[in-house]
Amino acid sequence: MNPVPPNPSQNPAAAATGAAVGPTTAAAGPSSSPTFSPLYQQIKALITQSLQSGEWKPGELIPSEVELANRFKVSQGTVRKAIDELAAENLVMRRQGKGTFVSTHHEARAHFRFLRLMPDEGVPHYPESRFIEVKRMRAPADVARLLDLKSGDAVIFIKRVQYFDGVPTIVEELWLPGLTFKGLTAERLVEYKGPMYGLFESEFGTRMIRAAEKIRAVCADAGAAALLQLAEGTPLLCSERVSFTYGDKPVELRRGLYSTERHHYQNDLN
Amino acid sequence: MNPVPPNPSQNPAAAATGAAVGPTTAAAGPSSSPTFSPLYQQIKALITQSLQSGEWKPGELIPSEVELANRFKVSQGTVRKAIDELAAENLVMRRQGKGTFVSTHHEARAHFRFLRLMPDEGVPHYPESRFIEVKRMRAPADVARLLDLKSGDAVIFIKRVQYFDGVPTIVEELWLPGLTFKGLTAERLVEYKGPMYGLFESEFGTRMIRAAEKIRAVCADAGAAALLQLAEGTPLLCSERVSFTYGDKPVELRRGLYSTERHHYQNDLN
DNA sequence: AAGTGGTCTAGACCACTTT
DNA sequence: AAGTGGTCTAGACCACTTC
Repeated sequence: MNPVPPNPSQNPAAAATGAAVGPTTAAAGPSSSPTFSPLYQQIKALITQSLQSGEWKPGELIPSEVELANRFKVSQGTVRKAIDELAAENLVMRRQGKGTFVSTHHEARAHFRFLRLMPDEGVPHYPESRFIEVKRMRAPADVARLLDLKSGDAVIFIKRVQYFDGVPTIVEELWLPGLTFKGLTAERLVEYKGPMYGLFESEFGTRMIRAAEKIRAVCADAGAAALLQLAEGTPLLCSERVSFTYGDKPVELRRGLYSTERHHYQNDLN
Repeated sequence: MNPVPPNPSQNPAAAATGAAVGPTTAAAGPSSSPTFSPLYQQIKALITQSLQSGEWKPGELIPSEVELANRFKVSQGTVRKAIDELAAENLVMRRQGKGTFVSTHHEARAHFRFLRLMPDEGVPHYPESRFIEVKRMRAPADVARLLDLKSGDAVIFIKRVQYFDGVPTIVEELWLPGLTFKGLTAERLVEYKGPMYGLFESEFGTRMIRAAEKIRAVCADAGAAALLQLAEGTPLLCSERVSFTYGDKPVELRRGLYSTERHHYQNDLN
């Protein structure tokens, strides 16, 4: 145990590193390796692995800092710094006195992280969905490219309209890798209430952690106008969004048309 | 337990707090105050004050962590945590081996933090401006409300077009509080090269640190269409942005119309 | 009372930059 | 060699939650 270390000045990092973490060491000896990686980054990677593998599932409590420090044979401070970064990236949530929880999309807090359309007046409600089409198909070239698939690979295609307080506001099309979301059916989508990302997380073990969005302005064509109950030619926001799961793997392409008659896209630049 | 330390465990934080930081103490005695504020937050506030007051100007080096720790009579670790947060908020930039610098808008890195319009192809260039109108006026009610002024207060109005690689892409109107930007003239704007925020920072001591943006889709009216050399009715992104300086004080209202023929608004959701 | 995350300290050493 | 930020440790204590 060595509770009262008589040893004055060995390098504790080196000892700990050699004991539990890989040889990609932080301070092993006189010559440091060219691919230097801080200990806490290695710990962060290990924790991320456990999150990705499902060892700790969304909503669950992860082991305490002290426990993780013992497991990895590092100090609590090092674990803390690793978890700090994971919390900053919204992979986990810390709660003083209770512990650290795996983030989940089954939470009001998470609902508006990816949906930035806000009502001009009143408090935001989560929209209701009406599914128009759900089918399996082969990935067109552009979809394949964005999802890191081969052209012609199986994908699931979804088209739906979203209603805010009964008003049709968003029409969007989604493409999902068929392999990752094998077994996703229209019935399952319709019966599931709440954000699709919650379903993906619970039923398919795939958690969206990041997204890249590109926005343009377009005019509503006949189809979109009909679905959104607007005049043809009405200006709409056109969003193309690619969402990523662990390892920066793209697992969703979403193309949406947003009516901004009563809503606006909100963005805070920090 | 207390195995080793002969030190009669006084609370060092309390001592330090009483010595240099305000009475809003972290751990002064048996009963903690209801308005608890960690030491590092107090240090952060003090550093922010020095930034705001101009004691350290944009681009300059601030005192080292050791020096600040001595000044405030706290440990280096506490200063470090304060600066960590300031760096996360883009108020300062750390550079290993050199020191910590006050952030500035006179930097390529900062140019695209508030301007999210990216070319569909090719690398982003900073646009050139053509000023159409610069005048002093009285704030309309809506402008006054957003800038936290009284209706009728003096404001500076600016209208300009921005060109990317010679193509007119943005037409925008700005309103600035007359008091803060007293002496801002069309001549000064025209002769100044580079982002306006650099001018505001250098000449008026006002640094934008945050902005809130709302985006809609609209159709180009005759005026916008002419300036952007587009057909009337072309869909445009319509942005309303309020920028804030220290103390969450709003100091700029900007309403822009963005052509998305060859550009798109880019947003990363983390 | 016990366990968790949150704060604070003190000291050591590393990586990077400049002198 | 000296100075800066960056990492790591060990230990103390605080605030919060639960038992």
